[in-house]
Amino acid sequence: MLDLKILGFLAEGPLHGYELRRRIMELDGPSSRLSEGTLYPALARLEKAGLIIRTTEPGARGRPRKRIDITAAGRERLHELLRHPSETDMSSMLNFLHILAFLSQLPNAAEREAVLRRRLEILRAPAPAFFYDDEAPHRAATETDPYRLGMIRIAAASRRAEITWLEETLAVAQTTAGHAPDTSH
Amino acid sequence: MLDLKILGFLAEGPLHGYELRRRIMELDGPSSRLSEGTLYPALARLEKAGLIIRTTEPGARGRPRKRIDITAAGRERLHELLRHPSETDMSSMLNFLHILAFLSQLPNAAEREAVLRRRLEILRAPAPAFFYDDEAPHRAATETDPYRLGMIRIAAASRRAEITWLEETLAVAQTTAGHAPDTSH
DNA sequence: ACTAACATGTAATCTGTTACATGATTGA
DNA sequence: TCAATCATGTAACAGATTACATGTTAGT
Repeated sequence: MLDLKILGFLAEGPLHGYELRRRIMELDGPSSRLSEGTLYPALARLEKAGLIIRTTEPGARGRPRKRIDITAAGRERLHELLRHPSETDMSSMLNFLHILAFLSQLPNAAEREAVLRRRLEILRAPAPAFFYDDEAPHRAATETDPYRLGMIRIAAASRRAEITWLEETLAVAQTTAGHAPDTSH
Repeated sequence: MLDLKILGFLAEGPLHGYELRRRIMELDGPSSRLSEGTLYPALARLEKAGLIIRTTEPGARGRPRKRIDITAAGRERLHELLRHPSETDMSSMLNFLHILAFLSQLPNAAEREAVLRRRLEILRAPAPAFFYDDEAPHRAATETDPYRLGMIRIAAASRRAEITWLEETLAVAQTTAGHAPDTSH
């Protein structure tokens, strides 16, 4: 997911590491952290793989900034990450939200919709079998612990919000189909 | 968080590793994974720290099971993890939900409520500053990308569901105070 | 006969964290 | 002058993953 965020933000325009780090941290909301020890080695890895290029700006004020640009290969990799997120990433709400944050970078409208449909299928799948109930239809019915009931209620509300938005968005995409849904070239 | 889940489930009764792994995976919903390579080394670590004890059951059928019991020190550690979750854990919805799953293990009612109040404060804090807006009050107002709008909408719905439940639960706790809120001894 | 589930573990590798090092600029 | 913010990095370590090794029992 870190590669996705790095490439996703860089696809919008070049940045230097410090600003990139700030944006990635804001994406997860305030109080989220991304250490330099995570970002800079990741950038070195991506540069080695030819997905980004770092150019030292000879501004000479303070430590020299490095302007980071995404390459064509980097864009292709970003599209690939958006097109085929892992099962794990599609199953986690937070990871899916991060995919959503960059989904408009994927040029093909049909491919974007396929990602939404895949998430919708996961959310619609047989009621999330909370906990170790072999007997009951689903945990909510047998659970008595007030905190676990809260947990189930909050998770259910999030799930419903996601389903509603996905259904609405896919319905609109359906009616728009053939007009201007695709920005690929 | 892994230690919390291990100790949390063991606090309900002894288990062997395989069953413990199943429960931890179900907690995160279907399709979540916990590899053996994560669980068993973690159990070894916890045993070394004196928080759990593993006893080989001489059942002799198949690979011998190991019954895992939580120790008094393990219970104390669980209480500590529940009493003082890290800022990071309290800021993430998923991590907070996992704390909720085991919160009833914390014997002191006032301490349990303090955890809920702490989460409520984080959720009420100055509107989650999505993205890199220095100018606008908050991102939702200026965002035009439909997927980012969806992201914001889903996150907002989850946040509201959490706030509602927390407020209700704390209100009930208030009226019950002095009756039977504390199970500590 | 084969597959799935039960059951515990190790090794190599990857990824991330914390803590540190370095140093300029801006505002109180 | 002192703290905060900008800016890039390294080193030691912790934690998790994937893939493998080993073997039984129950159902098709």
